Amino acid sequence: MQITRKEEILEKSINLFKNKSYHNTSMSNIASECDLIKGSLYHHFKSKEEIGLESLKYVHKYFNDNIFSIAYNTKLTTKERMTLFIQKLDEYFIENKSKCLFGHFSLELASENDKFKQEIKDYFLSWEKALVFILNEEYEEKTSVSYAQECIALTQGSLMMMGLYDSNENYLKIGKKLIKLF
Amino acid sequence: MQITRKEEILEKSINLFKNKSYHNTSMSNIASECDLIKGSLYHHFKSKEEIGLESLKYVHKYFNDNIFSIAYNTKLTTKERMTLFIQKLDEYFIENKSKCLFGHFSLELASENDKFKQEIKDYFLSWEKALVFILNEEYEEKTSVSYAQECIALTQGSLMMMGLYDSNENYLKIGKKLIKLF
Amino acid sequence: MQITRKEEILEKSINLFKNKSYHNTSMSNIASECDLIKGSLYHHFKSKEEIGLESLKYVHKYFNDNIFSIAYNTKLTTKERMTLFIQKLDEYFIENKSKCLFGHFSLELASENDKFKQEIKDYFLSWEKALVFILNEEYEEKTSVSYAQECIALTQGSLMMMGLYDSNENYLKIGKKLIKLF
Amino acid sequence: MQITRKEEILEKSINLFKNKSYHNTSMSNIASECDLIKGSLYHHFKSKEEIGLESLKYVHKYFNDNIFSIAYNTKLTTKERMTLFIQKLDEYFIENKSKCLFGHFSLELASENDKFKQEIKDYFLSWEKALVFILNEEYEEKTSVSYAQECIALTQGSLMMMGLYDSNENYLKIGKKLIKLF
DNA sequence: AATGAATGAGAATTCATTCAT
DNA sequence: AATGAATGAATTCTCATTCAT
Repeated sequence: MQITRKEEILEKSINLFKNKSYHNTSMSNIASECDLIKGSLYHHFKSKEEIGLESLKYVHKYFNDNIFSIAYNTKLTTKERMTLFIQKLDEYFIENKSKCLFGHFSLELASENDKFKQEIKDYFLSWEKALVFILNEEYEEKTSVSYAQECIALTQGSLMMMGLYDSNENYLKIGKKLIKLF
Repeated sequence: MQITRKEEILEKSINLFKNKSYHNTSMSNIASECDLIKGSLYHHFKSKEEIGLESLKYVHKYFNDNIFSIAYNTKLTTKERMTLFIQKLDEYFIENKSKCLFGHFSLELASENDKFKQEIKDYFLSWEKALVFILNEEYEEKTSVSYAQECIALTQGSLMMMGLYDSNENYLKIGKKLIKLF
Repeated sequence: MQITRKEEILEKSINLFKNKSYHNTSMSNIASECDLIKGSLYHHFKSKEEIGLESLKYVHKYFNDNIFSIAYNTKLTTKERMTLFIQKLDEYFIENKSKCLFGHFSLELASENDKFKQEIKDYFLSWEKALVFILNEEYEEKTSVSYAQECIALTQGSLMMMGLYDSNENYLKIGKKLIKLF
Repeated sequence: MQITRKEEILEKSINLFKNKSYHNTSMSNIASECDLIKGSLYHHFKSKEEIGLESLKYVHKYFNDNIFSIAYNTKLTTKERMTLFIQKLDEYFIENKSKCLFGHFSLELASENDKFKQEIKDYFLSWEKALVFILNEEYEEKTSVSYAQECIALTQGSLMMMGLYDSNENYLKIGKKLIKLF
């Protein structure tokens, strides 16, 4: 479970990006969080944009490996998969009090930077595909897609509200609604 | 319907903030959009932060006057009010292709700046109160609040997705769901 | 004893200059102290430099009329004149807790601006001449000049220390020494 | 005797501060004096204020090491120490035509900035203590303190006059008076 | 006399990035 | 891999001044 220096920088960066936004996070901020000096970051990444893009890929990979993959684990029943899926998301967003880097970058960067936009779309599509894969076993394609998209939008909107208010009550309803579909 | 210089600056700023984010919009950007030089902005606003906060107040006032107020117009039936409410929101978010300044600032600024956070919370509470006021006529308080919050979160999440994909299909379902409640 | 608007501006400016220095006092600072807006100052003075120079002349005139003139009042005895002279200076520098504009401008501006330098030299020469005029009645020219110059330097140095420490003990000794000369 | 880059910047800054005043010396002025660009200064100092404060500390240290320390050198007789002390001050203020940074900052900054005020007080107290240490061997405490304070005030006042007139005659008398005390 | 709006220059500071060591 | 020094452009903001009203 050895974490490389590069990964460490990414994790610190991701945290800063989620709390300070991308443009308000400077290379200095990142460096001092990593106990490095500014210039040293360029040994690992060639630009701030690269750190931003790698951050997205790093988080996307985490979701692929730990959450989205659950949907395709055919050793479990449909309902078990959905339950586990929801539980893992709750762990990430509630227990770790983690925000969604993709949501943040989506509003801040998507309309100005196509590379970021593409990474963000990829992530949300992975999420949607995973949900659709589970739902398909009970519903027809179009309905599944519709439910999945609503679930994702509702999650993002609820995370936004959770950042403002201290209640996660609303967020938690999303999981219950999904479970009821089975 | 005379628009003052101050309002003109706010409107240009709001547009920039929605498309470039707050931190990536410079006073220079705003000035050149207004055919002014940088320093002249400080004749009207004492800081960039003030422009940001005034922008939020300006949009909040617009929503109060033109959309949220509909909820309290007791000359209309409950269903008429809800229909009009939705229609006005659609006009704002779809026809004008306008993004939601509050959603953007929420993710970019709320966790670092309490003044912004408060303005944003105020706005979402106004929205919620308006919806609850209509829903209360058919449902009990707790249910109304729950529907209202879900509607707002879903709207914000859908707007986020609309910024990424070109489809507004999902956003439009929100209105239909609300109407069905009556 | 009507005070004109121009004089009011000068008095507020002098106060600011003494406490914030010349370069750190802006036309804005002066204006807001006078309940005016920046631009209005230019109705009375054509530049900040003019305010600075007029401030010096204004204070110099005050000293000429109220303090230095005492030296030449031959209705009083030598000792009476010296005593009154000292008393008036004490009133100005101690009771009014007033600093010396000329001392401040001397260190801040004399080496960069000849107009200021000249006004400052004029003032200190007036002071010196007044003291010499009294001392001459008891001492020969060279000695009188020497005593006068020492007295002025000591006063300025003591005022500097009074600005740093709360004690005016040292300043007060200057007067006693002068009196003892008679 | 290697001089570091930081020290070089301080020395250039001190010169500018003494001749142009603190507020009239810009970071640009300092940078161009050091053949650097503005921003590079921030690699060495975190703000202009820090340069100002470090300048004071740098000069204070010079005085401690080269002048004030003489007072405590018990290998010399009292009179020798006083003579050397005066000679070193003359070297600094006359031969090098150097002004007194502390005097300048005292009038310009002490009443608005407590950090500067403290550094300035520290310096003048070091000076006073050194003089008092010598004088104590001949006079009782109270008298020594009184002489020391008068000497410092007179020196500062005379330096002020030396900036205005070309004569240093008056300044030089201070030394002679001190020597006569032994 | 005074105002409000604007200007252009310049203030201090921070930015992402580079490079020799 | 990491550092320290430097760069040039850009940041927010303030400056003294002007001018039409």
